[in-house]
Amino acid sequence: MPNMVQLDAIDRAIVLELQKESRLSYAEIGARVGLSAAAVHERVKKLERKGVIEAYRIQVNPKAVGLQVTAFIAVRLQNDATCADVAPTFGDFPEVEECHSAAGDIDVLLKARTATPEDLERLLYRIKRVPGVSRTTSTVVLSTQFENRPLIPVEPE
Amino acid sequence: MPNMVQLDAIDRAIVLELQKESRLSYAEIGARVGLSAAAVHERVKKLERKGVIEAYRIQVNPKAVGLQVTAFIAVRLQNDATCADVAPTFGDFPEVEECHSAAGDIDVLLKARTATPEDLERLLYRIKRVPGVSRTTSTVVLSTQFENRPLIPVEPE
DNA sequence: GCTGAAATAGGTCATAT
DNA sequence: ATATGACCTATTTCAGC
Repeated sequence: MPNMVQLDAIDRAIVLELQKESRLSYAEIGARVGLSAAAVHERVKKLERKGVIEAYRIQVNPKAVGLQVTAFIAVRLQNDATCADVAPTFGDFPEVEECHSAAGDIDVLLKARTATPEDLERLLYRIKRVPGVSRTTSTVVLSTQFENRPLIPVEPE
Repeated sequence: MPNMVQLDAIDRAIVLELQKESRLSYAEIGARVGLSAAAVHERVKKLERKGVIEAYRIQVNPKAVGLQVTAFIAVRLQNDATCADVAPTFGDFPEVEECHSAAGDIDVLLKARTATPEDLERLLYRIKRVPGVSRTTSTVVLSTQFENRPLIPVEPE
């Protein structure tokens, strides 16, 4: 499969642990998976080189930093526009956290966060004016049950 | 505003830097924001205590761990069911990464990842059989332009 | 590819301003 | 609330298996 990297059971366990808590010491991870700290270190560096681990980040509580509103915005494009055309412009809006090209009667799916409903309204207005955008359909999030759950690596057959 | 924490310009800068790269040393962050390492350390601990920083995580490339398919699943519930009722069951599916309660003609919005389209089909079948679920509408992601962008903390007025 | 130990770097804490 | 310096723990590297 394209982009897929062969991971053994220990690699998968390391990836899972680091998704939950990336500041575990290599010694602690080693104790959990049955390796020395140096061996864990070597595997982690290899996972970084192979592109399995893309970045080390903090998870921020959106409400605590003033972003009270989350919305998913479905965008229909005009027939002569592609997602690749409009994505850079959507990327200029810092409120837009994700941008996907989609199949179905939607062409582009965005996830956005704003401080207030009024800010979301202004963002939608700006999105509608992006060249190539035909129309938008928004779904406002009322509450979030869970988000940012760890990905479970697939076992190779 | 509820849950909102007052952050000054330095706190916002620290949160932004750590979202991009959480393994920066406190000394390096201090150099960027104009503080000593110990002062940065104290602010970071305070941000953790206040719940602004929820976790330290790695960002994993889904394709590299075998998750080739991403989909957003819109769920309509029966009138006697709430998102809080069904969310725990959705949480039992490890493929479901996010679960939001939504306004509009959708009641619950899920983001899910599977290895193959066939696995997505099986997941949808299981979701449809969850008590309280009326119907589902799926949007399959063809390509992702960007994801996991940092949240820009809002300046208090 | 793993281990164990040595060297380096960073995190932490007490004290002072 | 921040700075300094001493201490301590983790990371990193490397020789040997």
